[in-house]
Order: sequence, then C-alpha cells, then structure tokens
Amino acid sequence: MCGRYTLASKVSDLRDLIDFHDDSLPDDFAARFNIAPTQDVLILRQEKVHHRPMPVMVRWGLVPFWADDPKIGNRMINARSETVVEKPAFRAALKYRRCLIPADGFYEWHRSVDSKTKTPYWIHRPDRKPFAIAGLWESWNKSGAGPLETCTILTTGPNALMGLIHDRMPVILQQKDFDRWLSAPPDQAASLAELLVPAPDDFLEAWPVSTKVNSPALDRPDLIDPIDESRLG
DNA sequence: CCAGACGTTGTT
DNA sequence: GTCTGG
DNA sequence: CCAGACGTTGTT
DNA sequence: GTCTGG
Repeated sequence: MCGRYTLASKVSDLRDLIDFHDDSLPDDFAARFNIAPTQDVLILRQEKVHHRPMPVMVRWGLVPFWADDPKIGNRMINARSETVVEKPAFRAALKYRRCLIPADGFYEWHRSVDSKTKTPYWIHRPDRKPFAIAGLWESWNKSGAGPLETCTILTTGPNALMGLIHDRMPVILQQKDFDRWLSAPPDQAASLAELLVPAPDDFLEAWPVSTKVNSPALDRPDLIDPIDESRLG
C-alpha cells in the first residue's frame, strides 16, 4: 500500500519527468518529506484545451461524488488496481478522471516476524529523481461550500525489492505511458489495466529510516536519512 | 419495490 | 450514481 | 500510513 | 476495538 510519501524535487526535475502546462510553480515548490493522507497534494491532470498535464493541489483521500459524508475519503487513500475497474467508489474516476501524482520517494513499514516492531523504509530511485504514481481524482459538491477535489493512489502487488518489505506498492507509471494514462477515452479505460503493474525490479532502492516519520505532524529533510548502512536494491 | 452499501490494510 | 440484498 | 481519540445512559 | 484526523 502507500500511505506516506515525499516530494522534494526541484521543479526543473519535475518538468524533465512530465511536460506539464503551467509554469507557475516556484523552484522551491513545497519540499515535502512526510506527505500524509488528508493533506493537499500536487497532482497533474489532463488540461483539455492544451492537451497537456496541468498541476493542481487536491486533498489526498478520494471522496466519491455520490458520498453523503466526506469523511469516507479518510479510508480511500488507495485503490487496488486489480479491482478498480468495477469498484463503485472508483470506476467512474478511472474512466474520466485519471491523474499523475509526482513523488520522489514513499514510505512503507516493514513488520518484524513477531509483528512487534515496524520499521519504516524510504523507497526511492537510486538517482533520487522524481517518478509518477498513477492516481484518480474526484470532485465532491455536496457541501454547499464549493467543490472538494480529492485523489487516490493506485496500488499493485510488490516487485522483487518491495516484496522484502511489504506486499503492496504504488503503481509507478513509465514515462512513455503518461500520455496514454491521461488521455485514453472513457470506453478504453479498462484496457489501462495493463499499465497497472509493479515497477521493474531495478527501478527503486530502499533503506530504513527513523520512526520519527511515523508522526504525520513531522516534516523535515532528515526523515529520509538512513539509520544504518543497510540498503535494499 | 426500497434500503443500504459503496474501501483498503492488517490483524486476529 | 449504481448495484446488491431483502 | 500512524497517532490519537473515543461519551452517555444506565447500571455496577 | 474502531474511527477520525493529519
């Protein structure tokens, strides 16, 4: 699964990854080392006029448009790619409202065999450059206080590296697939399932970090510092 | 027909 | 909104 | 994901 | 134990 991630990359590196339309992001754009559910996160969704990805901030935790209570979003932080096509909460968004969620790392907690301790790992590219997670977004309009825009992260099974830590991982899209993911017409959304697979085994590396990251209130650069010499991948 | 759910994860 | 269950 | 809160009436 | 909040 994916319930915490980082995005501290330079805008120029983000732009190398994704050819997005707006250039209004400052170069120090919100370096974040502990992005947690319910917080506003950067997503890129297709911009109709220019046919290019457009950056927008939305709340992490998808609230289906038909929901009566937006609190449901607290548990809709991930969507299983194996079932996303049919699940009522996600299927409309899969057809009409897909997005890219940029990140340069994410956290997973490895449970010891006796299940007594949980060690967080920071998982990232060896060159620490950003990558794009497959996401869905939604707009909820029942509050009377203007639309609430939200998103969720698609998950899939683990690759070889992630299998050492956890049994799920976020779907990381390859650059060549970005346009198809964002632009496929609604009646072809189901075929996008072929993109929702684990990242190549050598795409990421991982190292253990301090349990300071457990608290969503902490957001500091040292959260990604390795706590020892061990490294996976 | 109407009422009620609609989700993921991990743990027991 | 749409499907399942009663 | 983890942290932190959890509640009202009647009965023990 | 389970839900809410970040």
